[in-house]
Amino acid sequence: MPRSPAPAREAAKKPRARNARPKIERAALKLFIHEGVDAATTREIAEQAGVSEGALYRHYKGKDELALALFMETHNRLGKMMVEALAAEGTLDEKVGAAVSAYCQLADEDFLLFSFHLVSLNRYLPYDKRREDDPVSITERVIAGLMQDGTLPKGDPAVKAAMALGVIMQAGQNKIYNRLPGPLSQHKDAFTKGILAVLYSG
Amino acid sequence: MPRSPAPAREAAKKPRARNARPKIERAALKLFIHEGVDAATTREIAEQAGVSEGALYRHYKGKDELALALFMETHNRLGKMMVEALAAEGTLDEKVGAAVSAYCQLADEDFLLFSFHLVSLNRYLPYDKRREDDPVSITERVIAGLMQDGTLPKGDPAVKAAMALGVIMQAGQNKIYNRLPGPLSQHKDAFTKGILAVLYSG
DNA sequence: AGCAAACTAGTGAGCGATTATTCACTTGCG
DNA sequence: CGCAAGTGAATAATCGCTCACTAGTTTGCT
Repeated sequence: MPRSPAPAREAAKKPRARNARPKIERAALKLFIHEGVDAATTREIAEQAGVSEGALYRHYKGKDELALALFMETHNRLGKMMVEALAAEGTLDEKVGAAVSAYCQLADEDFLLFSFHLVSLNRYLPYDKRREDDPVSITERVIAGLMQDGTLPKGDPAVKAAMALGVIMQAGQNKIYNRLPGPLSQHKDAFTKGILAVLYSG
Repeated sequence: MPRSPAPAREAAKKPRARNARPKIERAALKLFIHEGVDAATTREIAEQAGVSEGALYRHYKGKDELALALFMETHNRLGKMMVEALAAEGTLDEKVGAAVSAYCQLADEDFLLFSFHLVSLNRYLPYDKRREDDPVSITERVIAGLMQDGTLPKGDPAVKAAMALGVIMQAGQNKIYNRLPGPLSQHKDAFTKGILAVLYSG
C-alpha cells in the first residue's frame, strides 16, 4: 500500500514555481526579441522561465496578448514622456534635450523592454489607434508649429519629423545589434546636437 | 467506358498557371510585409499568386529561402550602391547626395522589395556575415576617415553613422506607414541636407 | 487561536487545428 | 519525345491552448 506522498526517496519532486508572471515576462522578452514573436513558442517561454506552460494563461489570455502588453508598456510611457518633454516651458534646444534624456533613460533602465518595443514597432504600431499622442504625430505637430512661427525653416513637417526621430531611433537599433557599447545616455549630447542640426537644416 | 479526359462538359478545367515564379515573389512580398514572414502561410502566398502551393518548391527550397532571397536581392544591391557612391571622387556633399539619390531610386523603383528589406533588417541582418561591405560598416569607416583628416568634428564614428543612416531609414519606414505620400526621391534634397547637418554637428 | 473552506496560482499531459513540405502525376513547350 | 514547370491531396510535425488536478495562502467562523 503506497503511503500517498512518500517524498523520501526518488528524484526529489521539483518544487513548484513562485511568482511566475515576471519570470514569464522576462523570458518572453528575450525570446521575442531574438526569434520574433511568432517563432518563439509558448513551450520555449515556459522552459526559459522555469515555469510550466499553463502558467502563462493565468496572467494573459494568450501569447499575443502577452506580446501586446509588453509592447504597450513601453509605448504608453514613451507617449507620456514625449508630451511632457515637448510641452514644457523652454527653448527648442531644452525641449529636445529633455526628450532625448528621457528616451535614453527609458532605454538604459530596462533595455530588454526597450528593445522589444523598438523591434516590434512595425507589428504593433497599428494597434495605437489614438493618432493624437503617438510619438510621431506629436513630433510632427510641434515641428509644424515651429515652422509657422519662423523658428525652423519652412518645409514638410512629416519629413523633418521622420529625420529627427530617425537620428535617435536608429542609434537604438544599432545598440541592439551591439554596434554601440555602453549605456545610450552616454551619447545623449551627440543625439541632441544631431537632432537639432537636422531640425535647423533646410 | 469513360474516355480518359472528356473535357467537354463539367466546370471548364482551370488553366494551368504560367511563369509562376515572379507571381509567387510579388505575392510573397506583399504578405511578408503586411503579416510578417512567419504569419504568411504558403497557402496564402499560392492563392494570392494564383498558383498552386507546390509551385513554390520548384524555385525555392522552402518559404524561408524565398524570404531570404528576396531580402538579399535588395541587400546586395544596397551594399554595392553605397560603395560606389561613397568611393567616387568628389566632395563629401556630392558623395552623400549620390548615395541618397541611389537609395531613393532603389526605393521608388520597386517599393515592395525595398519595404520588405527595411522591415526585415532585424531578422536577416545577422545573415550578412561579411562585416566588411555591409552598409553600416561602410558608413562607419568613411566617417572615421573624415574625422581623421579634420573634415568632420571628432567623435564616435559608430554614433555618427547610426544618426546619419537613421535620417533616411526612418523616412523610409514612415513612407511604409503611409506617412509620406509620393516618391521618396521627392525629398532627396531634404535628406541630403539633413544627413550633412548631422555629420557636421558636434 | 484553531481549523477548514475558498481562493489563487502553478502544473503538464493531451487535443484540435494549422502548416510546411512531399510526391506521384499532369501539361505543354521546344 | 523529353524535360522543366505546375498541381494539389496527403502527411508528419508542431503549436497554442484547455483542463482536471494540486500546492500554498488567505479568509471567515467558532
